[in-house]
Amino acid sequence: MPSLTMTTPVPEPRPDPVAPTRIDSFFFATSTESLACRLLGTYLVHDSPQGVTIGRIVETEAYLSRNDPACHAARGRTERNAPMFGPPGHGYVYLIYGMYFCFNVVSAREGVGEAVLIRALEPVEGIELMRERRRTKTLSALCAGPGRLTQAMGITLEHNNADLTGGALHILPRHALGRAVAKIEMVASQRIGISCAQDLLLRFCDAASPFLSRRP
DNA sequence: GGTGGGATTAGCT
DNA sequence: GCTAATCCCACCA
Repeated sequence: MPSLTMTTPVPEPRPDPVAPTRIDSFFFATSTESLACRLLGTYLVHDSPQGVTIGRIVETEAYLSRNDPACHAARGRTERNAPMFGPPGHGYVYLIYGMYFCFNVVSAREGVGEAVLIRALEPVEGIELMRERRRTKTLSALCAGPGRLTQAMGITLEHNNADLTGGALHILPRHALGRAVAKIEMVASQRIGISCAQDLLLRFCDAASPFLSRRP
């Protein structure tokens, strides 16, 4: 399995102690591969009626509109993939294998049809709620995998097309939450679970994290 | 430890 | 009708 470790990975987070703790829509309006890297280390927050759950993003995959048949938008716009063609910074949620939801972040520009699949989170807050939703006590399996993390976070089709800069489901920058910003050991490798375009190195993960769905 | 099959549904051909 | 950006558990070594 080929993989590539980046020596100059992701832009360093701003050291400014009064930096905004929200992310604005410009953060998402970048190339899909770039966004897949930049999302590593940021926080996915869901303020649900049952409680707040927060996970640190440690694994992503980029899906491109051109030369990428594994991408849902590869054959044009449909009712299902319409959010991918919407403004960046919104969510794209779909049902897979009849039982699991996958959560994506729309990237690039409106009308392009690209997104970043979130594949794994490090559980940060609301871990008991995650355990109840997942019906497991195993911390390492709570959010390791796209279907698992949506279940743990309580993400459903209701969040399809949601604005991720605010609202119940949103993303916070690396320096948010007042936690120490951990160094990210970014590794690019092949995407998982697809039957075409398998040679592209479009999966990005923080190899230092023990919460990945699979080692790169 | 590793593997194979079943669950279950929307979208596409 | 078939496939899909998946997961879990039973089963076997």
